[in-house]
Amino acid sequence: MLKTERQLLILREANVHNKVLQSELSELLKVSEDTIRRDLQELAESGKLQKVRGGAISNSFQMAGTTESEIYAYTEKTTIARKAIQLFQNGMLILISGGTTNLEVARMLPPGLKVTFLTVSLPVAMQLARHPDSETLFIGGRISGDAQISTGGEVIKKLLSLKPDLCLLGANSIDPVYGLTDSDWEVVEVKQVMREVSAKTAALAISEKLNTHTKMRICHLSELQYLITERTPDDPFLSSFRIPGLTLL
Amino acid sequence: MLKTERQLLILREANVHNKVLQSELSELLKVSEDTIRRDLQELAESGKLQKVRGGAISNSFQMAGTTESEIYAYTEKTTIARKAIQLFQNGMLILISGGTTNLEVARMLPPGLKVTFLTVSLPVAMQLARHPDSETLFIGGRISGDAQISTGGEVIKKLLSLKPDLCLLGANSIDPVYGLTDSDWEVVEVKQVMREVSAKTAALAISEKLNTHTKMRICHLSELQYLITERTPDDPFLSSFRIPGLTLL
DNA sequence: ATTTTGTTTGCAACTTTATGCAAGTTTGTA
DNA sequence: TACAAACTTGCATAAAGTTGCAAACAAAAT
Repeated sequence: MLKTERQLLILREANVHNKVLQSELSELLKVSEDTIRRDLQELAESGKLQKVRGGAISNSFQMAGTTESEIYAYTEKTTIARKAIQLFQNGMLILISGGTTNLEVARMLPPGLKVTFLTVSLPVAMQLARHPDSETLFIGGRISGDAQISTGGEVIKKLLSLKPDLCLLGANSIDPVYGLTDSDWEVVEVKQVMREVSAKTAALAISEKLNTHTKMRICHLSELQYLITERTPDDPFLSSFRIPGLTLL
Repeated sequence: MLKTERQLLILREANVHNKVLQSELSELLKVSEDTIRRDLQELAESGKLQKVRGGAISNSFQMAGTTESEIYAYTEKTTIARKAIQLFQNGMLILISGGTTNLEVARMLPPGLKVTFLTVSLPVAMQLARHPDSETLFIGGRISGDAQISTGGEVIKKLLSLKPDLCLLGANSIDPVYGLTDSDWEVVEVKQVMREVSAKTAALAISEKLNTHTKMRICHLSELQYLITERTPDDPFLSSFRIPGLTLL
């Protein structure tokens, strides 16, 4: 077995599996780990992959962590925001939760839209307040540090006295079986009521959050009216979310 | 599983869900919590995310800090903030209005201070919410676009049901004859009630706002308990504010 | 054919790194 | 204040990396 031949095999393996372990390669190619180590080192020096302790990682897999400087998955979130805004009509009372996707909705509001927004998220409220034509109402309460949203009984009480036309819920995790879930109880509590009081509810989620779940349920999928992702509604990836009463956008 | 691979997965998880719990990661990745803790620490050191007790939160979810580069008259305002904070004692209920001076107070809060803050200002609330030991309550209402504070009947009603120990009013203009004045009716309305319901009220003003006045009065000087400026209390410049019942700081 | 030269490979001794565990401390919360 | 969870520190162990070297091999020169 030639050296270059071996290195090509290694490179192919790395690109298929996103990573390679030198212990596996050693066994697969019947050479010592020292040799594999030297191969990986050379491949890394010529930039073909990235050497790490115990093996190597393909260049393409790396992308996830390094490049992103702005909001994670920025383009996906703007796509979602654009779709969500299509649901808005003048005169509506719209309830919005927190999260970066909803923040993006607030940022992208077209001038001239005359709706009344209700929110529990401080960052979203700050963004909404800059809009010239819409009105923003903040539902006060105890501010939960991490999420920067109001929580607690005051919020629940206030929500129960309202009847919004539409609710936009930023999804933490969403799954066909487990439904819409979140890991922070205070947030779950508020989101549950937000959905209950609203005439219609839309869940906003980048597709990476689909088919994931955490501990506490906000609601089942059947209790939602819209699911908005960055994918087109006919994408096969969304097939398990295609249930009666739930419109995919 | 490679260390680097694991860290990339953690980073992705953090960016998808805005936060990660080390207990969940430990289970998901089948390594001890110690290892996860070390991973999070390394990722935090290289600035990829932010470590917090029990897990980490993604960088993109921060964006709380307003552009803290240029605040007008920064040094004067920090001096005022420092003095204001001296009035705080554990267990107090403190009402805070908006403005950059109050924002500076929120930013400079010492850790370990256990008080409950009430505010109507979105930026101040966002800053206060980051404090680990104090609680922040936001009084909801219609958000007035320019000042980013809640206004209107809802706020007044809520304020009247409270009895704060101390109120910090950012002063727009203050004058021995005209008293504390402001030019925005919605703001005046709220500030009047804030003062009325509070046991004690402190006005915060950089000295260039002294001896100026605008159209609408919030209260007379005699209705204030403290006046805090960046000058020392014995400064001749403050002589016209030396009246019975008003403590200069 | 054989020597020379240079590269590749595996091995051995040693160093560094990653990980889990345990003991003690800090922190958040009821 | 008390208690559990999270954090810190130190340590032991195993895996991975480093260096130097010699055998194996290949190609070029004699």
